Amino acid sequence: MQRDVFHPATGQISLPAVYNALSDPVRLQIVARLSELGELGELTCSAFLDYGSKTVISYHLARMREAGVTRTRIEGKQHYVSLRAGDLETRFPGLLPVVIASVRAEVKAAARKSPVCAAPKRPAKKPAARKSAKAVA
Amino acid sequence: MQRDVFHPATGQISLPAVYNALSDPVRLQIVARLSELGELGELTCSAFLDYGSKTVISYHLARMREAGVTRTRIEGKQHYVSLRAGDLETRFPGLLPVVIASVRAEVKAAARKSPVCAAPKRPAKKPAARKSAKAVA
DNA sequence: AACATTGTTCAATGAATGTTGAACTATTGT
DNA sequence: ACAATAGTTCAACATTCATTGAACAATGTT
Repeated sequence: MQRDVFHPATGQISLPAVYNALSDPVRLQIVARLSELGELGELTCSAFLDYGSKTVISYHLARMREAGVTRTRIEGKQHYVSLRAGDLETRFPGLLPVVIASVRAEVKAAARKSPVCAAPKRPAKKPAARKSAKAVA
Repeated sequence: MQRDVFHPATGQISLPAVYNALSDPVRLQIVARLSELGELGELTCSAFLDYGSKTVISYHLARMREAGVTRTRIEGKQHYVSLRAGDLETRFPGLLPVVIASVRAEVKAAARKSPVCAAPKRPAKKPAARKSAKAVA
């Protein structure tokens, strides 16, 4: 019954939202996979099940769709997902190609060592010796 | 006493972390401002007070620094902040220039209408008529 | 009709994010 | 020593995010 889903108009795509959509390893891998197909390549949601459970994939795909990074075309039971390469090029010229190049390099580098590209956690803070112990003045 | 702060090595800069650092309007404005100065331009934290309180600026600058987007050089009481343009170019060629071009366009467009570039909130979900009311079978 | 396929939606949970104001640290004047 | 300047750090709070598992919905197959 739900025959179509929300997509922001090209002009409504916001830069922070796009970067936010790209700030997750799972989503970057999805972009990488989609980019292998060329400009108009489409994949079905289940093509990404390597990266997480179907619930997780559904969540991330919705996130990218709502940010304007991907388009979802529904046909029968399948939901075909593609990159909005043209729209993004119109709105933020050069952005997507750079993303693709970077993510490919990163994925390739990650393949050489570890299974998934993870961010190095920040150093964490010290135990903290806080709160005016200067009483011994 | 705290004479220097953490910066990830160039090779340790992660792509999701960088995009994450760029996924906030305040931080994008900081990048925009820094980019106006050319490659090596430095600004002091207080130069960004238009974008938020000193606490907020401190928070966002730390975030970008830890992601590898900016460098902070401490000299006396001032903390000089600059873009890690060279390091980013090494790690993710073309990324920063595109970011700068995009954010400038966005900031310019925002200046034409509203004070701050805000993302259009997603359509929100419907009230929901959930949970098996199919009891009337 | 019954069933499998393909995917969404929901509630719950825990972690991360962004903001605020107060307290703190370090440096530089006077 | 006292005070001003420049920034950080902390606790608290409200949001948002990412993940899980169960329930749901729409389509297609037998």
